[in-house]
Amino acid sequence: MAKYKEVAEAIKKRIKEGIYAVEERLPDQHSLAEEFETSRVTIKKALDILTAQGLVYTIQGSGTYVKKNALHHSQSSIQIGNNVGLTTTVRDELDLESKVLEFKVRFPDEQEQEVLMIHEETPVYHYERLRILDGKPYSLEHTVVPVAIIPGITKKVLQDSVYKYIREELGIVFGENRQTVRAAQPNALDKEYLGCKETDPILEVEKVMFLESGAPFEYSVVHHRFDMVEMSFLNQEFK
Amino acid sequence: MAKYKEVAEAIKKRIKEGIYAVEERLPDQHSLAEEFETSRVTIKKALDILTAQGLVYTIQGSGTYVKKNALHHSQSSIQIGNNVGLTTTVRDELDLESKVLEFKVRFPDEQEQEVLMIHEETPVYHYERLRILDGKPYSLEHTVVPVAIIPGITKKVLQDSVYKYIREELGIVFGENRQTVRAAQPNALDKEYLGCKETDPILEVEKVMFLESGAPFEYSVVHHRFDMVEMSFLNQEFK
DNA sequence: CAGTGGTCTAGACCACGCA
DNA sequence: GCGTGGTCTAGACCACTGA
Repeated sequence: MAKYKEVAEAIKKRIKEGIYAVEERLPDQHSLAEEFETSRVTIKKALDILTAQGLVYTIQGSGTYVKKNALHHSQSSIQIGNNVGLTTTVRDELDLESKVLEFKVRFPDEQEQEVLMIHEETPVYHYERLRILDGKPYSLEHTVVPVAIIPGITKKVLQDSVYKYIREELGIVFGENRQTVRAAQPNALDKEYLGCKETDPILEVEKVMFLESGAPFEYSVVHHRFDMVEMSFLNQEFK
Repeated sequence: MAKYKEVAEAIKKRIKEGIYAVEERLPDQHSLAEEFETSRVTIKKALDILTAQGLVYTIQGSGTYVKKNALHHSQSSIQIGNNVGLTTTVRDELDLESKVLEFKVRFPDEQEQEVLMIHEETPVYHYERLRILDGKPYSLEHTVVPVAIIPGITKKVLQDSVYKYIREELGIVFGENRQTVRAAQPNALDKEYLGCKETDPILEVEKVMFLESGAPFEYSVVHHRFDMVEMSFLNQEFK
């Protein structure tokens, strides 16, 4: 792993453990460079990552500070800025339960072939999960994954965490992901499983996940109850 | 302006003008560094910006290429990655009309005081606009702006573009912005102006814009018809 | 004015793609 | 193996903050 990512992870860990307290100033970049036995440019790059993730902020001429919201993100808010590829987020895992509604293997349709960049006869896993947060129906996930890229998915994996399985069991590193968000009217499944009334909108999130190599490995469409989820993101000035 | 931003602007301009054609390879970083009389690190940083904006992509060992969607973003899709602070986006301005429904000056309520970081007795502009795209109602905007930071707003400015006024007339440079997206049920205004039925959801976007200095200068809540807008964004691996 | 972050350079080494 | 991009260094200069 690149040094600047390692440094970013290390500093993130310290924030999580309270070694660098909220609203406090971090050591200056020169000191950090000495400590991590690297150059200031590399430290800067690591801090840029943490800034993009909303953990710290800098004031030129003054220092780098831990953001006061670094430790407690809103429970029902999905933070877009958090990079799923960098092992852990600061936020603790929520009490999220999964009920597998469907799990099968089939061939992809045309749209799936296109977004996953695969051929007509490439087998894919297809699963639908109802996600339950603190005992309340939270979202309905529809997911398609090529078998060849992520082999060995089982019902047990689906009940736990697919991403954890990919990262920890298969040792695969995530790359970027592309998401599209829209509002939509509830369909029959949403009414049945999420308890939506005719006038209860859903927040639909369509997502394509890529490996570090650039190959797409997951296509999903998730329906959220409108009153349980919002998505927020920071649009940054490039520095 | 920092050199890497200037280089990013220059290359963006070339893409826009077709000097670097779609799906074609850009000159290598070494050549670009020579041409712009700068170092390769600076070129790399400029290209990182364009990558984040979705204009180019790189393949290690091969080169940097212009994305095929660089010139035509989907009409009804709001691209989150595009940085509003860098003068122009490649996409041309759409035929977007504005009808001012309300325009007044008042004192801010508690929530506005907090997000805009101002006091109880700081005057703010408050305006509501109906945005019309190609003759069809598109969105309802509710906006609050401190008078002291962005003076001289008029109905004429509101009918044109407020951002254009801020950038070109006041010479103010934008910084980052924070957005939150959720699905919601239509309210009375949505039904009246956007023509929403009881079962037509809206996509609500709450936004706080910041100046380059870090001071917030605009708080807005925008309601979009669910069938006219979707938001997409690329979540990048930090490189 | 000292301390801190923002930017930039010139050169180096490595990993990857492609012929 | 050569050309490409990805990363890193050591040092420099500037802009800004705050005493």
